[in-house]
Amino acid sequence: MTPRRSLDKPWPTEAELGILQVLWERGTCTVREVHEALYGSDGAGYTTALKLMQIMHAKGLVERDDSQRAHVYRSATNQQRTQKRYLADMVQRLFNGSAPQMVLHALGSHPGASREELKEIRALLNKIESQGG
Amino acid sequence: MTPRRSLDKPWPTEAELGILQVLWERGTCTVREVHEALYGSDGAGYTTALKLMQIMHAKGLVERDDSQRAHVYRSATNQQRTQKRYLADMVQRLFNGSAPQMVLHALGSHPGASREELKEIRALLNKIESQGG
DNA sequence: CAGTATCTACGAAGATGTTCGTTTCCAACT
DNA sequence: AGTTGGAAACGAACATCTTCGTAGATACTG
Repeated sequence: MTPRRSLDKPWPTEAELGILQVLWERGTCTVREVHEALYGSDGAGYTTALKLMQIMHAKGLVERDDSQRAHVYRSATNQQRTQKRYLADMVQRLFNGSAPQMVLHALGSHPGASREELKEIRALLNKIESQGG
Repeated sequence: MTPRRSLDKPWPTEAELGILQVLWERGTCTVREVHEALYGSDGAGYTTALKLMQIMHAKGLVERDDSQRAHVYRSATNQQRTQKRYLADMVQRLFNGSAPQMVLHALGSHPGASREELKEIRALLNKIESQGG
């Protein structure tokens, strides 16, 4: 039997999510880069960002290359997977399990979709309707 | 000058959100009802639910009628407003500010829309397209 | 080589959330 | 009046997350 560690990474916390954002956007980062992108000169101190990223590494949320003095971090999970996860959770807990209900809310209160996006949504609707009908 | 308290209620925490769910569903509840609906016989104890609801009352998340011995609670904010709030936050923090992008995700990974719902979504799309186009 | 800057590591304080044990209170019953 | 059962109130333990100060290691500079 291959001993198997839990496949699901733990949920990122508030602050960790911010760091993941930066990592997704840039691909890889040192602690300093994350710190400057996220906390600038006024926000939390450097060691705070460092500590968070160390914890995230311990949790398996990020991977790192420590062959250089300044370790280089990258997210261990892609943005899509994380998005999906949060979405599912939110639909479950706030929208009584109904994704379409949430979609209505989202489109209703945050329009601003580009033509392209609207087109994609329509296409998706067609697909769903032809299948599930 | 009318002294004005902060209009924005604080964000409900994890556990508090669960309680709000029950209150939204049932309208009004005593602590006991919430406790049984949420924690049943195995989950957290009665006083835990009580304490949470007392804290929520102090925060202004719920209102209560204490004219009876068993106080009767109800949510201070309707579900819609809260949904909207979480949605906006999530779009902002996880979907780079793009609601349509989130909609795509949601429809993609959680179909299961009823005909009615699909129709509503289409109608909304039409409206958005005719306006913003 | 001494001195400075930059990095990781570590520990601990502070802040917030969750859980529960105990006490106090009140109403109903005998 | 005394007892009992269910309810609120309170305080404190416990857990988790965030923040930072300090120390030690490693490179760079004159």
